[in-house]
Parts: sequence; C-alpha cells; structure tokens
Amino acid sequence: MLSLNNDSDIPLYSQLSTQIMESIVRGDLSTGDTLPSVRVLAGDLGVNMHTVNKSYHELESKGIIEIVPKKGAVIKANEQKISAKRIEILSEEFRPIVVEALVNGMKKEEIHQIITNIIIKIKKED
Amino acid sequence: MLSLNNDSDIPLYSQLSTQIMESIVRGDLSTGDTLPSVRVLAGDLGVNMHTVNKSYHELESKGIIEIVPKKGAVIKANEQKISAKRIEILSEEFRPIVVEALVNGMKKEEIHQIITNIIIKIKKED
DNA sequence: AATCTGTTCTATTTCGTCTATAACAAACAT
DNA sequence: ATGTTTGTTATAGACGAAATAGAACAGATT
Repeated sequence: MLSLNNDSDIPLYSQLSTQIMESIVRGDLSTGDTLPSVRVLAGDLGVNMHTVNKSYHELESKGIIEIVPKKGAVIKANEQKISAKRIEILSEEFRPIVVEALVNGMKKEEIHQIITNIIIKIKKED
Repeated sequence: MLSLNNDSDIPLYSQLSTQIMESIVRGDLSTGDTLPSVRVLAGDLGVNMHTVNKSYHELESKGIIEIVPKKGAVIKANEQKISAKRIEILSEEFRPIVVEALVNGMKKEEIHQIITNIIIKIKKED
C-alpha cells in the first residue's frame, strides 16, 4: 500500500518513486504490469497529478518503467547486467552515508549488517 | 584538500560536512584538532561565511564537533558505542539507495562489495 | 588596543517543490 | 461514432530551502 508523508523532508515524488521500486522488489509489481494513470493515483494519494507524473518520469529515467504516451506506464524487465555507470552513480549516493557511519565509529561489518537488515525489512513488508 | 562543486545538486554546506567527516575518517583530522574559523574557511573555499557556519552546526548536531562560541570548532572524540537511534536514522538514509540497487537486480553481496570499495576509496584519497 | 571569534539580524536572489487550471491529440470503451 | 481517459504541455502562484551580502555585537586572543 502506498502512502506519502507530507511532513518528510523527502520530496513527495521521490517518496513515491521509492515505494514503487519497493513494490517491484517485493514482487507486488512484475514486468509487464501497468501502473495506475497519473490522475487516478494522484487522486488516491491526495496529491497533484504533476507530482505523480514527475515520479513516473524519474522512474523512467532510471530505466525502471516505460511510459507510453496516451497509454500508460509499464514495468520494464530489469537489465540482466547492471552497467558500470549505474554502479558509479549508486556509489556516489552511498558515499556520504557510509562516511557518516564510519565517523560514528562503525566498522565495515556493522554497515553490512545494516544493509542486510534493510533488505530483509523491505521483502517482509506489505 | 577541500573543494566544493557549485553545479552539484547537493547543498554546499552538506558537501563541506561530508568532506570534513571524510578527513576525520582518513585520520587527517583527529580528536582535539580545531577547524579553521568560519570566515577563513569561507575565504579559502570561495563561499559565504554563513554557508560554512551552517555546515559546522550540522556537524555539531551530529555530535562530530563541538563549537565553542568566540573560540572555534573542535573535533570531538567519537562515541565508543553508537546509539540505536543513530543506527535507525542511518538505516532510513540507506534504505532508498538499497532499494534502487535491488530494483536494478543487484544481490546483497554486490551491495556489500560497493560499500567495501567506498571505504577503501575514502581511506586512500588525499 | 587591535584583531579575531562565533552569533545574530535583516535583506535579497535563486531554485526546487507542489499545487492549480486549462487545453490538446491520441488511445480506448461502449 | 461518441464520450471518456490517457500522457503532454503550458502558465501561474505559493512556499520554503539554499546561498549570498552586509552589518553589528560581545567575548576571546594577541
């Protein structure tokens, strides 16, 4: 179930993108499935149409979905091999958080444990 | 050496905070060391005094440094035991990036490898 | 005594987010 | 065929964060 938090400092469209990606990881959404129209989902979530539209385009730029104008948004099959460029982008996103963990005295294994727990958490939630 | 990127979508004060934390992790800054005054560092980096001030206060809120009014900013000793609350905060920050990695088809071990590489990279840089 | 320090205040510019409304042309449903 | 739904595009406004600028203050340093 999707739900956005207005009080968060994370933009609504980013929250939505992340939650849709979580649904895919969890298996609730699979390759070929279509997402609700921007108007319908906006109505369900109580946000503006453009906010949902922005999220969909963010997902499209990440290669997660395909937007067919006048038709809808479809979940794409995930690439079998992740590109080196994508890994580089992910690394840059991970970096500041890893630094913060390290400066707090955490060891590599403890950070790995946090990652492991997050993965477990994502796959268990509904 | 500190250097900020004006074209980045990451705020200047956040970039600065991260780089200072990296210096600590790397050992270039140790407990008891004092940071440059907000005016001096701002001059070196070519940014406004308030931008550096904001970074220092962000670091103080994270418990990394201590600001003594009219004196300066000093690197604090890192807590021997990281609090559960801090781990929770870090987890929430890690989460969306982990999701993005998973939706790209990465496995747990591959994400661990990215983390490991980041740590190596941080400690090697100058 | 002069300088340097972080602090506080006011002000302005710029940009991203979010909302709102409207119109368009293509796809779809009945 | 008609009416609805679709994503797209455009314009507009409100709001807050980021960043800059300049000035003044009082305590610490030299």
